[in-house]
Amino acid sequence: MAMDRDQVLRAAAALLSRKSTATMDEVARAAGIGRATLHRHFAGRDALVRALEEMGIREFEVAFDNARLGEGTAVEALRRLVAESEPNAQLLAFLVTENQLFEGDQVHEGWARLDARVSALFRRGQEEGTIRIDLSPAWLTEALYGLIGTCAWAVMDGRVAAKDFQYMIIELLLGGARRSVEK
Amino acid sequence: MAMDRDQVLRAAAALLSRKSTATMDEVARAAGIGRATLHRHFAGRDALVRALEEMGIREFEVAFDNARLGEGTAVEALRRLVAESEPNAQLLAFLVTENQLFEGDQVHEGWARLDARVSALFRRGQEEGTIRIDLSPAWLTEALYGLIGTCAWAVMDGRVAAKDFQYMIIELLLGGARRSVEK
DNA sequence: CTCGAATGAGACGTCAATGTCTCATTCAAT
DNA sequence: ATTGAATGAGACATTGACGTCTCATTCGAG
Repeated sequence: MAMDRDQVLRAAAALLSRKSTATMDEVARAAGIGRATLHRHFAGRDALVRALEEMGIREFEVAFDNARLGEGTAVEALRRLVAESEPNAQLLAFLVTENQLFEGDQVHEGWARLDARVSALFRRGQEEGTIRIDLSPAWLTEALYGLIGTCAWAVMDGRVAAKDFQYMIIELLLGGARRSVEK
Repeated sequence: MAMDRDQVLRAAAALLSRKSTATMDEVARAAGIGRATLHRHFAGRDALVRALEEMGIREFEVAFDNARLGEGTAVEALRRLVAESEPNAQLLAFLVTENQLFEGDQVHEGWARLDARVSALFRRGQEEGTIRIDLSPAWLTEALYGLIGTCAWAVMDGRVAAKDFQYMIIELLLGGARRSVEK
């Protein structure tokens, strides 16, 4: 039943994304390993969450790379970004709320890098003239994370169909809820 | 140093909205009362959270009433709704993530009532022709909650100015991030 | 002022989760 | 087949928060 560290991490991510208060014992069982072995991989719960955070950051850096944020218009890049983020949306939701618990101190620098990339994308759109300038890039970045997390939860709860994930986020984020005569 | 139950609840809401893992002892100190007295008001932590939930639901029902969701266009009503929700945005953020922990079972019926009202508002907008019909009312409802919570956090972290709260939410939710030639 | 109720401080005991440790077993490489 | 490392199961002590209780003090109504 040997699993390498990465497999354990992914199992933990899957469980904790659904039940963020899961016990170390539950995490171990979910990964199909003993609690002792879990502790051999990760010194403690903090270390596990930290490792999850680093995995999440890695995943999203890859997703951002795959989305080729620099190519095409910012709007096109944003669509690709949401599409690439979908597989890790639940993990993002978990990490965002988990980060919310930290006392401001010691937020992982990786988030700052990711924030900067998303923020730069929105700013590029503003310079292109395709993104509104009255909504700050910082807010748009937060809103994007928020919508991804909210939609991930809504899908888990069955309030939104999984197949609509990308559409619901992108359309709301870009176009808004208002129906305009001319789009 | 006597505080009535409602004052204690509000103090607890203020603290727990910022630090959702705060101890019963911290809650008591934040309310300026002893831990024993806190337990005299609320049997335990669960009871406290439950009471907070009920207070939040009451507050939002009042907010919804004040927003007069039935009057004017749905878009106008939505603006009023966000404005009326602002004072309780942090509490909403806390309760939403707290609800996320519950195992689907036993979600307070009050939420269903509130959801229904918001959902009906979006549906009315769709029938009026002012709200897009390709975004489901259920999703728009979730997205509204999500954006309010996200913005509340962003304000707490200083990433969004408090004075922009209503504008950022309403403009993003209604108009979206894309800059259109004709608005 | 008097008396009874409410409060604050703190001392418990309880409990769940954590982290450490041991030991028998399993597995893989040789 | 042998051997050494890794694992799983469980025992154990520790920790932090919880909930209960007591008691001296305070507050307020009369």
